[in-house]
Amino acid sequence: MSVQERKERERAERERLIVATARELAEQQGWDAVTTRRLAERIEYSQPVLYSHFRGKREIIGAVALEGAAELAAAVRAAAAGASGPRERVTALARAYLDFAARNPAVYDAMFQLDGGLTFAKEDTPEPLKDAFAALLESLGDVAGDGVHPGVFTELFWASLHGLATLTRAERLPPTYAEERTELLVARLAVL
Amino acid sequence: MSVQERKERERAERERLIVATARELAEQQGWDAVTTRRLAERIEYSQPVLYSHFRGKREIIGAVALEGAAELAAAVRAAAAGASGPRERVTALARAYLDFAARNPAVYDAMFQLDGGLTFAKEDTPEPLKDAFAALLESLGDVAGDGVHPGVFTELFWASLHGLATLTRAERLPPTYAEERTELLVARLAVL
DNA sequence: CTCGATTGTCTAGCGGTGCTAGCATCGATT
DNA sequence: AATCGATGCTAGCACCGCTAGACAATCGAG
Repeated sequence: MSVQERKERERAERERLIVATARELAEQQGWDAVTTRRLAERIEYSQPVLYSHFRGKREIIGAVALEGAAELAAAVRAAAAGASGPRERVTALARAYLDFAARNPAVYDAMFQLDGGLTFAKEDTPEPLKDAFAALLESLGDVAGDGVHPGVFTELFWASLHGLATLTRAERLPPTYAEERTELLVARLAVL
Repeated sequence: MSVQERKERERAERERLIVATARELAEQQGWDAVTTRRLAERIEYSQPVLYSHFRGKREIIGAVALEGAAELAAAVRAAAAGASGPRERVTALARAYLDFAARNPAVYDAMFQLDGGLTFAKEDTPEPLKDAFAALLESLGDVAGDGVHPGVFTELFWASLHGLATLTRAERLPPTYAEERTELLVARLAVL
């Protein structure tokens, strides 16, 4: 059955190629430029091949989103691990989150702005998404304060970061004082 | 010149009809369903008529966004005016903001998620947008705390509200504990 | 009142989108 | 070596935003 195994490997490899190419194209020229025709051309296959891997464009976006969620979780954990006290840890976490959003705008869009057909905060939520939230919870749960549910606190902190990330990138917030806003967020929300 | 005046009135009236119909259609079936063909059919004119009023679909979205900004400003001011102390005022403001976003999802999207070709936080920012931010600033400036720039504080508070609004509506945050998150936000961010 | 000009609206169509039916070719199996 | 199923292709559907050009209605001048 070695032939079949090789085929499966090649198929999996091509699937990774599709996702990587979609991501690359989105980061270079925005998601609007990611059409099935262009994507097919870049991977040097015809359009229908995409549909033998994914149900449609939505699912491709969803795949990029899952990839991003894993990276975001790793970035957040790495930042938190390299900090000394609670305050430094939360600050590092916030910066890492906002930095990820700024450096990977297309991936961040795939996760939170576009419809990738993913379900959140449910039982059937994909593992990487749950894990990304868990990464935030690990560091933020400790600074929720007395009598405050750690999960609820993390949700609020996350929402604030998300608001800053999206409004900044959409040029709804001026880049000036971006650092002040981050520090103020940490100082006020977290109980240190 | 009464004839010309009548024509101008009719033209302005039709422009309002276009914006109102786009908004209605978007709230009913989402912005994806707002195509130039469907919109034209609903106002009982042909597609090109739309282009004699707006440069394109973007501008129609922008018009809905401006309408929404004016309403949001009014809603925020009304809520703030009806509250007694500082704490009640900020709580009422937050609730009014989130309530507006929840009740007018399509309009909120037009303002902050979609590209309506509007510029923010610049000199040539349309008046309704500046005024909506001003409405927030009026109530939030007082609770920024010592040594904190009221504008920067308002930007942060706004971003947090925006994050809660978008993540909740996109079902990224569970509806449970929505009220707790709001109260926690007010209690922590505002200096009362 | 008639007639040309202007204004306004429509029909038809362009190039693009996501997606799919059906055919042809290639390659593993017998 | 012949067969036959898997695989990727060409071609095309219905829809999108947008626009050129034909046509009709209205206006102003003689």
